[in-house]
This record gives sequence, C-alpha cells and structure tokens, in this order.
Amino acid sequence: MSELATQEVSAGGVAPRGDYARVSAAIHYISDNWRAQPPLDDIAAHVGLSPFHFQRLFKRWAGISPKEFLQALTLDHAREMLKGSANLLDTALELGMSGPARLHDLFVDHEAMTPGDYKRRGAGLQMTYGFHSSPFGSALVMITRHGVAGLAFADSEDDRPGVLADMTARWPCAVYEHDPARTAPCAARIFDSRRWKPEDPLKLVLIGTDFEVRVWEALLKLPFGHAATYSDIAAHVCTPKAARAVGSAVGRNPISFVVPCHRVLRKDGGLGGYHWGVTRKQAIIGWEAGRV
DNA sequence: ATTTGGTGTTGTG
DNA sequence: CACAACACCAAAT
Repeated sequence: MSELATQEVSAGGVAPRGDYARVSAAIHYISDNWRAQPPLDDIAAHVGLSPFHFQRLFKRWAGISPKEFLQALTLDHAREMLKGSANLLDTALELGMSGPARLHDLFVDHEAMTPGDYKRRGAGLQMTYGFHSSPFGSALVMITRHGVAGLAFADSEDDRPGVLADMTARWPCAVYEHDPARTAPCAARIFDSRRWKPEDPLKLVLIGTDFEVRVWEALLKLPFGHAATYSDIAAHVCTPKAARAVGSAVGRNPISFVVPCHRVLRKDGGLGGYHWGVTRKQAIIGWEAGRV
C-alpha cells in the first residue's frame, strides 16, 4: 500500500546507473569470494552501502537475495564435485577394502572401537577437550590417548556449552577433562593443510555402532574435492535403499571435517543437511574449492 | 513444487 | 518386541 512512497524515496538518488554498477560489483565480488562465504555485511561494505540498503537493492535487481545468490554458486560447485565421482568412488572404495584402511587428503589412520566398547558408552575412556578457533568458527576438539575422537563446531561463545553437551552425550560414561593446551596442537594441525603428511598420519578413534563405523570409513575414502551421494554410500555399505539410514549415520559423525561428511550430497542435486548447520557445510565446501 | 509411500538403523518404552 | 525418528529417494500429483 505504501509502494508509491517507497518508490519516491529511492527516486531521490536518480542514478540507476550507480545502482547497476553497485549490483554488478556485488555479483563479481560474490563470484570471486564465494569460497569464503562472505557475510552480507562484507559484501555491502565492499560496494559502499549499508547492509539493509544493499540487500533491498540487490534483490530488486537480481530477483534473489545476495545470500541466495551465494548459495546458488556454492550449490553449482557442489554439483561439479559430484560429476566425475561415480566411478571414482567405486574404485576408491573397492581398493580401500583390501588395502590399508586409511587415507584421504588429510592423511588419517583410524581404529574403531569394538562393539563391546561402544556398548559401555565410553566407560573407561579419558577424554581431553578444548575449543580452538578455526576457519569455520570455534572448533571443539576431543582426544583420547589413542587419537582424535571428536570434532564439533560452535557459532559463538554462547553455544559452546550446548555443543559440548551434544558431544559428551555420545559417550556419557567417559571422563572429561578440559585442557586446551593439550588439544591445541591437534587443532592447529587439522586446519592447516600444509601439515597434512602421509608419513605422519593423524590418528583417529571411531566410536560408534558397527554400521556407523562402516559408513564413516567409507567417507574417509572420498577424495578431496569430490563428492558422493547418500545412496552411493548406501549402495556400498549396505543396499542403495538404505540412503536414509546412511543419512542418520553420517549425521552422527563425531569427527566432522576430518571425516568428510560435507562431501555427501543429495542425489537430486541438493546439498542435504549438516549437523552443525548447512551454512557451515557450504563454507567447508568453499574452503576445499579454494585448494584444489 | 508438494505429497506420498518406500526404505535400514538406532534409541526408547 | 514394537515404534517412531532420521543430514534420503523416486514416483505420482
């Protein structure tokens, strides 16, 4: 009803030419920087507008919001990751079955807990944990003396307690000790790709049910920069019908990022979900795209 | 575009 | 033992 009024206000700056330049600059900026998933504030600042103005201007010209545009670019790239991976996955998985059970870009050596250990709900386990800054927000790292057992993400200081609770609930009988000094080197290494060395693999401990561990092991074989669908994974560990079961298992992946659950996408081309927020999944995909 | 009916695994009562 | 919940999927509206 007040459309006329708003039109008049924006007509104050009689320069659609300038508007076009700004939108165009924004599109280029987003296309160049989508890997870093820049927040609205950054993009707005780059074209010299307040976030509020910019968001409205962009939507008027492009038909979609800056955020939607960013998501579309990410999705495009995710689908590219999927392209050649169909056969690649089969061979990687088959080969990895008989050969050494390890290895992707972040060289990893893992051992799974026995089902018996799993049933004890972590009893007898000593977990040392700490929060550390990462490219994807504050990262909670949990280690046992056998290796890394947990990696989770928090958006802010405020949801750290919730994230910690989420993780400790998975092994309720374990003993937890807060000691960031001990987990810091581990965190530093995980997020610095220059420190990924085959001769000194990162040790992981996979604590889960038999089925879950099989799924997570499959994820470890997905090559950097490639992706698979939930049903691809299902076909390998069980039957293609089990895509949904795989989804749940992937969702319970306790060592996110290291076990690359962000490389699993929906068959219909969608991104699928992410336990720590789809935005984070996008960010990690972008981070990888920047290092192929 | 949305809805529906089909899936396997897991946690709960 | 049954049942509901789930980071899914394909086919039918």
